[in-house]
Amino acid sequence: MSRPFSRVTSYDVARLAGVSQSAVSRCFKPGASVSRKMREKVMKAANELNYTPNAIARGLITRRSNMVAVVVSSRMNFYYPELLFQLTDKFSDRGVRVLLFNVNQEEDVGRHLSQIWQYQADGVISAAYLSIEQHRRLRGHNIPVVMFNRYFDDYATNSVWCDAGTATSEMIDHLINFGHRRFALLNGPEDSMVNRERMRLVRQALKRHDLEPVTQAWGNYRYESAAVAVQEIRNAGKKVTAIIAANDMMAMGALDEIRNVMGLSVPGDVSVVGFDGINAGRFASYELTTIRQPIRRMTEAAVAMLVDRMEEPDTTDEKRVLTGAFVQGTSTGQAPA
Amino acid sequence: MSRPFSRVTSYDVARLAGVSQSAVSRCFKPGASVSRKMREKVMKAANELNYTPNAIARGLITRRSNMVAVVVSSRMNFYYPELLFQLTDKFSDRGVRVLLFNVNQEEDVGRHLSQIWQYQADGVISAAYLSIEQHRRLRGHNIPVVMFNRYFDDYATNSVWCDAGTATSEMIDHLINFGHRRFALLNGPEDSMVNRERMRLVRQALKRHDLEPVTQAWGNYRYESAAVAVQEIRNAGKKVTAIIAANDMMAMGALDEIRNVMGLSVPGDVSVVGFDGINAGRFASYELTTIRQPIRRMTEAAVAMLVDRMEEPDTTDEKRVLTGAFVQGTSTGQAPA
DNA sequence: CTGTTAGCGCCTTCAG
DNA sequence: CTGAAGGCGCTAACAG
Repeated sequence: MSRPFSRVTSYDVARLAGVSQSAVSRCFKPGASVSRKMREKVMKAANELNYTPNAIARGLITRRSNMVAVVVSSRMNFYYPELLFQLTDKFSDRGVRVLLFNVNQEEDVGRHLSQIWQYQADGVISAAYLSIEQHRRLRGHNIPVVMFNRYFDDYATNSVWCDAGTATSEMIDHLINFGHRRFALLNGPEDSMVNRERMRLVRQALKRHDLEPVTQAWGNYRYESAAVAVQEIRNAGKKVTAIIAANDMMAMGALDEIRNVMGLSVPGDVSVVGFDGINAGRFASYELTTIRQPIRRMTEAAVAMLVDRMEEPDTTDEKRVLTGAFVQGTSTGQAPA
Repeated sequence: MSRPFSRVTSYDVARLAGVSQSAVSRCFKPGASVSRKMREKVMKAANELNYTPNAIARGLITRRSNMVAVVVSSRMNFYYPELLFQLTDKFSDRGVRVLLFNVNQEEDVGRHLSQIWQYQADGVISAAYLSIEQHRRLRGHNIPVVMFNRYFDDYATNSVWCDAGTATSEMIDHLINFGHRRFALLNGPEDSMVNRERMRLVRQALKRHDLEPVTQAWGNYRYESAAVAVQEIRNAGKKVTAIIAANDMMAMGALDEIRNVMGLSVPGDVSVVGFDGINAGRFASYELTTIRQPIRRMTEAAVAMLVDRMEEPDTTDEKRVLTGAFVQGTSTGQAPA
């Protein structure tokens, strides 16, 4: 079986099978009309030569690469290691390959964008920040885009979004019922749309109880950043009974700082909540009260939307909004007297 | 600026610039010899039309797609969310795009493999299990392969491997010095090469002290699987003062089960160690004693090796072995009397 | 340095 | 149903 595998073309197969090249091509096209006999002859020759069609060459003529670009930011992936995998699996099921782009910094996006069209990606899913201008450039190349966990206020796009409004109200009610009145906010990065939205919802929910945060601090979404922030909150000198973090990772960092460094009890002295519903938040050392994003549903929606638009480019823009769920853990409890 | 962006070819640019098509091609080729004037004319036209070369068409003729396939298993990525990103970034720096393949189950590999050559990937990095036969098929298509954290005993390959031998000895010595003599092993999946190697090293190190594990249990590398395993270890009825887990995630699960469910103290009653050096292991609730893999160095090595072989296909096979580092946390301490 | 000429491997009319 | 012919967009000799 030590045949020369590589660079076998449809011509080679055609020659061996004694048919035309186009016949070979047809045999490898799903819905083609080929006689039984022809198909057998061709397949036999193809197997013998170990032939597989060249998807690149095919893409050149069909104008479909069957590749999509998935743009993620390392920041995001840190919290959803599975997000990227779910996307990949779902695309794979639909016969679409994933070209991965990772943006660490703002500037990266531009560099990557041109690659996206140079490589003829049929579509883009962006879970990283994209400016309207950048979005428009993709559109200009007739590449459909679906934004994941982001959208523009004043510019129509396809997007998948998680609405945490109701869940946030529930969360605040839950804390209020436990007697909490003095809240601190642990904000995420200002440039994060998700952060801004979450903090807005929290403030809004507090307002309904005629409350507002007594103090706040900022982190960068990472575990480590919460320690400093918690100290800042303490140093502000206002009594606080509950800390609301913009994501689970910081909530966990806060919880550890409070318990292990400050020597206080959670939730005895302070309650802590987060957002996201990451796996680690359910570890027994944390059991975080949080708001969980339906990641699976969201990836399904994103993939379906993009594939639709790859097949039917004129499909109108759509924003699909799934709802987050309030999850009660043991990081929240009765407010101290 | 509402020009028709899409499907601008080098011919369009050539026509507008009043030059030949090949001249345009040259202007977009890095080391080409083009006169100043020509380049200016062409670039002006290209900008005006918003032209970028079609990388797919280029690949067809140069026989280089500038894409590599990165094959990961969801299992692996769960522990190293950053691995994939580091690879992507490093390839990106070298002008190489990443085509992502995710294998959830054994059978997936075969399906993905054919995609790898159909899409003309210039190389493959595999951090998932590959059989020798599968590896050979890739070779048959002249696609260089670098294996990440795996290799074959009796079949030469390019691979990057982490040798935890010395570090494991240190870890065992560390425990022995703390008075531990009664060890339990928390094994990972049997089909994981990394697991087998780690457990082998542990047994070997124990043997040097004329010891062997008093009992053992099995998990699947995931946090949740450790709880059951720890109960099994306890139910075995043998006194155990230290648990050695095949990876950090299970070590964390074990630690939580011991502390939060069984109500014992770590390391007061039992010491716990893991392998990997994942981020979460450093969280204040765990501070795991572990053996850290130099992930950054390993990804660098893998990318460098692959790119070398893409440029120089005859480069001989190489196995690069980096060493793991013993990291002392607070999950280990004096054995109880 | 520049233009001409062949393809890369495949799909897709169009006749037969 | 099958084969011939043209072309997707680009690069790589080869002359000039």
